[in-house]
Amino acid sequence: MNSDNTKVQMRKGILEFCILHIISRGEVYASDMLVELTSAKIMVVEGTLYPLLTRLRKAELVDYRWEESTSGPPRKYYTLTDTGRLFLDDLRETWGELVQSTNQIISNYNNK
Amino acid sequence: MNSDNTKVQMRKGILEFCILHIISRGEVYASDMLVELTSAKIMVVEGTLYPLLTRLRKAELVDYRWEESTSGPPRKYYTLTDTGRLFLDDLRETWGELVQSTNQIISNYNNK
DNA sequence: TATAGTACCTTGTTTAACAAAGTACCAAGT
DNA sequence: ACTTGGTACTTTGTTAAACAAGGTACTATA
Repeated sequence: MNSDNTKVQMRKGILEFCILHIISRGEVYASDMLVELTSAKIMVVEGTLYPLLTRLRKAELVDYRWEESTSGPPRKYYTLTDTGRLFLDDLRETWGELVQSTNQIISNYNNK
Repeated sequence: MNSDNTKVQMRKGILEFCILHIISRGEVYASDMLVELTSAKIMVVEGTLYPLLTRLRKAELVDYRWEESTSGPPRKYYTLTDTGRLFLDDLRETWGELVQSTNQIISNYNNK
């Protein structure tokens, strides 16, 4: 058991939250997301991101349109659906609660 | 895809962190942990907790001793090993970084 | 000798991350 | 024309973890 693996575990779900958030700010394609996640030090690889986007699409939380690129293959530009927007609001709340809950646990040093 | 499932996902890994933290404060047995996690609104069930404790034991991050109880079967009282303590320090850092990274993502509204 | 409460354990299912491969498009150099 | 490098999206197989739903076993009380 190494802490890298645990770090991976911690990120689960949060990744979904972050991606929905990035999409909520305007049309982006996968590489845009990778850049932003990487700059926030949330490591993510293609093999994780693409299947996640496909899941979000199937759940109708996001939608996309193809757009030609002058510098390579066409790109999928993602947007949030109305359902996705509601879902994101819910996740924001969940995230806040989770941070609070965790902080409550890790700040209890002497209450036992 | 419902947000309950995502909440479950978000908790992964963090749960391990919280449990190590609870154990770090002094000997506890599983039910103690359940009480504290529940009061912090981090839902966890036996089917999750026991296998997790077994994993932590196998990784030699925690140790336990049996203690008789006057009100039922004997209990396993857990303590942190030295390795566990180092690991927990590492996780504390990881958690701090993750919160920071996530906040960076969700506070970026207009930088695109 | 039931019954209730407590404590711990196990099995099977489901889900997601990831590594490592692949396909396909474009532009620039030879 | 053809190779090379960069970009973008996809897929397959493996692994790990959470959970539901069951189980075992101990104690005390009636």
